[in-house]
Amino acid sequence: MLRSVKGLKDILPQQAMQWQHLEAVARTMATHYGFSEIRIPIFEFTELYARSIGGTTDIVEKEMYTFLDRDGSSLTLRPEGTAGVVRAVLEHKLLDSPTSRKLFYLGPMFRHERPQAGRYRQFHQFGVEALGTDDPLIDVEVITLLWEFFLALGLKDLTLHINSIGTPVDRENYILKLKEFLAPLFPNLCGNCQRRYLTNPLRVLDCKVPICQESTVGAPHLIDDLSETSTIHFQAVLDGLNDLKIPYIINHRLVRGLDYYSRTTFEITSPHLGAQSTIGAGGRYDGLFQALQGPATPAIGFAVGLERVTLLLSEDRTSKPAPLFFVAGFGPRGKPRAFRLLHELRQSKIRADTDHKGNTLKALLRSADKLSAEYSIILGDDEADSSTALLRNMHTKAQEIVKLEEITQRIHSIL
RNA sequence: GUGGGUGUAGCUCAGUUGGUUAGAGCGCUGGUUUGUGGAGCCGGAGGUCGCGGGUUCGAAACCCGUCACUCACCCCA
Repeated sequence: MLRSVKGLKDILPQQAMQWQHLEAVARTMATHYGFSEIRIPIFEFTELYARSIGGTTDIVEKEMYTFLDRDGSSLTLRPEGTAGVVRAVLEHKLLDSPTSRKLFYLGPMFRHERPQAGRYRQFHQFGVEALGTDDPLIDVEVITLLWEFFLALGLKDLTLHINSIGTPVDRENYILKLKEFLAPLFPNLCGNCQRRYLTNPLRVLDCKVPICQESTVGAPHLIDDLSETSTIHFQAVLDGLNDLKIPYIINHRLVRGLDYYSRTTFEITSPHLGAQSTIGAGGRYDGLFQALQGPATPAIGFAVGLERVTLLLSEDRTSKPAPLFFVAGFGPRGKPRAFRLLHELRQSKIRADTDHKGNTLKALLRSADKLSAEYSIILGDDEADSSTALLRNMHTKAQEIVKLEEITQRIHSIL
């Protein structure tokens, strides 16, 4: 049997209702906060991701779906959204437009990872990007949107982690200190961290191996080594969150994985997801525009892993469709008249359906029941002859005779 | 890329130390006498037991291989 590709998933009708709800909440929340939707391509030139995400990250080194186009150019299925948004903003000079500095997107991303709970090779992200200002209040706005988005979905027990990883210059100073601190502990670190010590010492801080966690307990904190402007910025962000009563914890081990992050970083976790506990994360990326040969432009954004969010969504939160009216037409004169009625109902925005297989009233009502119809409209030969129909409430079993010419009116008065 | 777990009906699973035509519940479908659904009752369809090889008189069960799924590591949302 033909199967779907490893790590890819079909969203079946029942699940799709949940996704519609999720996407609707994302769109309205982002819109309320002044963000406009942008839709960017699913693939770009490979170079874009190599330059923005960072050449030594796992994503670029071994997780991208990269392929050659017919003309030999290297293309890559987008592994994340920020790079493409920045590219589009530069290409269309959106920074000059006041309405295009706050953007959001929604869509599939692709990474060739080993699948596991809450992680797929095609997954979906909702993300926002606020461009062109480094006012700490925009940081607060972005973090607040992320927090309120999850609240609007009814998620519980969330934790907001926040940290500042400073500017590249700040980090250089700190990394020297950190290496000094780690040097005597080097033999105790796990193999991975011994390697990280050389390539990316910051990542030792968020290693999950217990020995490494213990070893780094007394490590110097990055936020103690920030430049004055970075410190002031970070404090202003915290003050802003306090003002809005958004609860957070400062997490000194929170280090973002992609090269373009700077200063404010944050992530929201849920305790109900096992290993993949991060459902949304983001940070400031003040250097990315320049890395992509644009003008120096401060910016901040986040991305939400929607598959992980669906794992936390309770059933009763999904939006329900309009009540269904089942048209039960039978008999040589009833059936064709009923089919015309079905068309008329749909034209007047009433959700209506029938079952062409059923030819007896019993079979039709059974179908109505299986489709969870709220009402059935019974139209046999007798009704057709008198231009009426029976409107049956499937829950109460109450029936009333309604003239066909008045039936849409009658239904609208019920709704 | 590295480790662990699991593969029996559409779904959830049972199958006793290897032993006749492989089972249940749910779902699907037909009937319950023909213009009133859900329940009950009676019937039906649906499985090369993931695949390949081996051991055996005999394998869904034991062994080897392989594939798939899954969880964890790594990394990330």
